[in-house]
Amino acid sequence: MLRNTRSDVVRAAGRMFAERGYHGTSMRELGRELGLLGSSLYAHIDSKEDLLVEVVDRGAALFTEAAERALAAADTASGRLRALIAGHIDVILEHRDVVRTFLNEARMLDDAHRLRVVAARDGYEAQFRSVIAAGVDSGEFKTGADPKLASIFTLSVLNAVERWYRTEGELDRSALVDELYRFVVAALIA
Amino acid sequence: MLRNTRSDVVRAAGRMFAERGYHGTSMRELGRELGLLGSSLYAHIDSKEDLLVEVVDRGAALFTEAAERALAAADTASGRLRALIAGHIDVILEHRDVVRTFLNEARMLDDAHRLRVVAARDGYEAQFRSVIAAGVDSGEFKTGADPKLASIFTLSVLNAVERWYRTEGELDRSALVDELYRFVVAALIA
DNA sequence: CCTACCGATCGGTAGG
DNA sequence: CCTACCGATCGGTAGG
Repeated sequence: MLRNTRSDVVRAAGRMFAERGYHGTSMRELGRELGLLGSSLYAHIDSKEDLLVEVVDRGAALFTEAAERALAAADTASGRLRALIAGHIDVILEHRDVVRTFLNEARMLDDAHRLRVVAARDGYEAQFRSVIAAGVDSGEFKTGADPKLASIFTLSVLNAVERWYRTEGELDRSALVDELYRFVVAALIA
Repeated sequence: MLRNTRSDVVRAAGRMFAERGYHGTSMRELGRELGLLGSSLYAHIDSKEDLLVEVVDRGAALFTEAAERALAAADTASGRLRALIAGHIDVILEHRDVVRTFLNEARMLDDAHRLRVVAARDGYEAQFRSVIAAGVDSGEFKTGADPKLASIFTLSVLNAVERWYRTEGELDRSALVDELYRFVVAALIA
């Protein structure tokens, strides 16, 4: 039985916040998950909200970094859109608890922290929007497509994957990305 | 200052559960919203969870009934799909608090109640699926489209409207429905 | 719907 | 990371 690190605590918090929600998780339950008392958690952190801030910030960072890598790896608009989609799905499937907490519990943050997260999310969405706008300008996507709405709809479909996709199912990750890309791009090309 | 009815209590609960989450709402806060003490709520209900059950069940019923009306009002696959989409958006925009609680807080229900809600949601999704499948069979939609995945993607875009759409914005309801329909149907026809 | 209250649990602290 | 604890708040009840 080794000692828990601060990062163990954050990871377990992400798991529990994802499953039961922030307000549905008590410090004593979180401690039990790690084999210690609720009060012992305060050797690692200052407050419960610190844990939420840390998990949610990590979610924002994961998506932001994935977008950077995606945009560096492709140069056509459709190639970049596909890379953005693949990167988004990678983040969801590899950091599911963090993502669930990011998507569903960020609204429980106090104003200052929540606004910071909203800004990060807006910046991420803007990456999708400008890739779509570039594709419209270059003629790769159809004229008259609304990049703002298209990026909202695209992220709607992508984020929902957290809610329904099962790794154990018959649809594997690359097939999922294919289907998502085809669904999204159809509206941009049709 | 008239007396509150049970339905006032349920409505206020829907509002607060939507905003702060089920576990983030205390009975005392709910009472304050209605101008009475937390303990006085128990003259109307038996438990806090009763309120969640009632709000979530109402959400399920609203969607189910909207689907029935939609399917009765159109007969082609694309007409029915459009009516399903319009009906779904009507439910979201006219019962936003109920819908938010239905979508985000149903998982806080105990097993028995949650499974009932999941069954209702699956039945609702099946309506979308069979309309899409009918359109594929009739040749209205393209051969090879996967009705199951298409219905999941469609409901993903529709449900997300709760998260981003603002009634005060420049996009009015019928334009929203138009855009949603075009986005979804593009993948089925392209 | 209020008064008066219940035991349980909450997030968190002091000191080791 | 535990012991021992804090005041505050939780969902809920009895009786009116």
